[in-house]
Order: sequence, then C-alpha cells, then structure tokens
Amino acid sequence: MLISELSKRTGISAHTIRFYEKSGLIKGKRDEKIKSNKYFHYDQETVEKLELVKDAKSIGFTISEISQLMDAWYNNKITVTKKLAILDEKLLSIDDKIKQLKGMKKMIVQFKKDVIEDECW
Amino acid sequence: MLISELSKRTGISAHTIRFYEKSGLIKGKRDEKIKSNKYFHYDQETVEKLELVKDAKSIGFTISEISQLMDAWYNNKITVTKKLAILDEKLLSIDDKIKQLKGMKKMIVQFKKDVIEDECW
DNA sequence: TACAACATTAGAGTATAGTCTATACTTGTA
DNA sequence: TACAAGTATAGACTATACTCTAATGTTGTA
Repeated sequence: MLISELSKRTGISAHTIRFYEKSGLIKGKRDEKIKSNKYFHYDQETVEKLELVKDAKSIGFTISEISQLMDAWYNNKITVTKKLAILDEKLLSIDDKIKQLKGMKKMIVQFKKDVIEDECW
Repeated sequence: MLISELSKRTGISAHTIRFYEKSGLIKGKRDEKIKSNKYFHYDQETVEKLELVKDAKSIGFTISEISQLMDAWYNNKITVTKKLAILDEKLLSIDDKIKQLKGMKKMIVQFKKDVIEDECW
C-alpha cells in the first residue's frame, strides 16, 4: 500500500509517517519494477508497527525508546539475550511508572477529601 | 529563602526554577524592606509546590496540567466545585494511563514468551 | 489532454520544556 | 576594599516531536 492508505489505516498523517520513517521507526520499500516513480510501498507489518508506536507514545515512551522496543520486536539481527534485556528494562520502567501514578492517585484522593472537609467549616 | 537555597532543597536548578516562575507555577516575593536589591524570597510552600511539580512531571503531566493541579491545590480563588472537577479529571487521566501501561505490560510479557519460544526451535 | 489528487524532498516553523550565556548589580568574606 | 559568589533579566540555544510549505514530479479520471 502507498502512504495515503497507510495513513488512513493507522490514523497517522502522511507527514508524521514520513517523520517516523526519517526517524528510523518504519521503512517503506520502492518497487523496482516501477521505474516511473519513487513511491514507497508499505506492508501490513508497518501498520502493526505504527499501532505499536501509538500505544508506546501514549504511555510516554520517546521515539528512541520505541525504536529500541521495535528492535526487540522485529529486528532479527540482535540476539535473543539482548531482546530480552530490552524487554525486561521496559517492563521495569513500566512498573515504575505505574507505581508513581498510583502514588499521585493517592495524593489526589487525599486532597479531594481535604477540599471537601474545608468546605464544611 | 533565596533561590539558591530553594534550588538546594528541591534539587532543581536555579535556571529551571526561574523558568517555572516565568511559567507561573511558583511565585517568589520581594522584601519591601530591602531597597538595595530585587532578590526573590521563597517560602516552604514553594518547596512543596516544586516537589509536586517533580512528581507530576515524572508521570508525564505537562506544565499546563500541573498548573491546573496547583490551582486546585493552592488557589483559594476558585470554587470547591471547580477544584473537585479538576481533581476528578486528573484521577481519570491517571486511571487511563495506568490502564494503558498495564496493556503494554501484557504485550511485552507475551512478546518475551514468543522470543523465548523462538529460541528453542 | 487537462487537471485534481497524490507522492517525494528539503527545509522552515511550532510547541514544550528546559538549558545556557551575557550583562549588570549585590553581598559576604579575606 | 578587592573579589568571589550569588541574583535578575533578556535572549539565544538545544532537544524532542511533530506540522506545514514549497517545489516538483506522477497518476487516474472526465
């Protein structure tokens, strides 16, 4: 599929997709048989990658972190040991984030109580 | 206390503290009695605010979101109803983030399994 | 064949969140 | 009193992550 189709399927603008391509997150292929243009073609795996990018971004991962994750997911040039190390590191950082979110949640809940009590003076 | 002391107590650089002051997160006061300089003075509440900033930042809140939170925390000019609305909104967004983090965690755990299985072909 | 719609590239612009530099003034200490 | 250290302000610079524009070429359809 071409970029407009990829954009439609992922809900990510063509501009941003090109930005991700420049950043190395995805890679389109040119069709050697077609000489008249230099259009990039994308496969289903790219759709999946972009979905992963969206998910990872929404939880605050940076592009370089996502790039690492993608390597662990799709790159067959790095060893299983390295892949597992990357995945374990991400798991730890996720647990850490969850912990911090829960802490902030407690604070806000407590503060809600304080605000309500203040009201009843 | 002056900015260097505030910086020491919070672990945030004076540069960044001034940036936060410009952004409206905190507010120092000038001592009217001292005419020779225009140094800002900060109280314990500012230390607490900066701690809150650090916590909120670490879970991915933007400065404008933190600013809202601070209003709910410290501003006595907004109504209790509004404060509770802000706090509830933040609670929802935190729950949402936790959900997404847990989703990503599941994906990574599953992928770890896949990677390990692949190794044993 | 005209032309709208889509593709590529380079590069400029925006928003967020700092980080640093330069300049100038103030304060504390040897 | 000299001077290192601290303070304020303006503004330049950086990094991240887009977002948009301009120029130019290609494709599909009336």
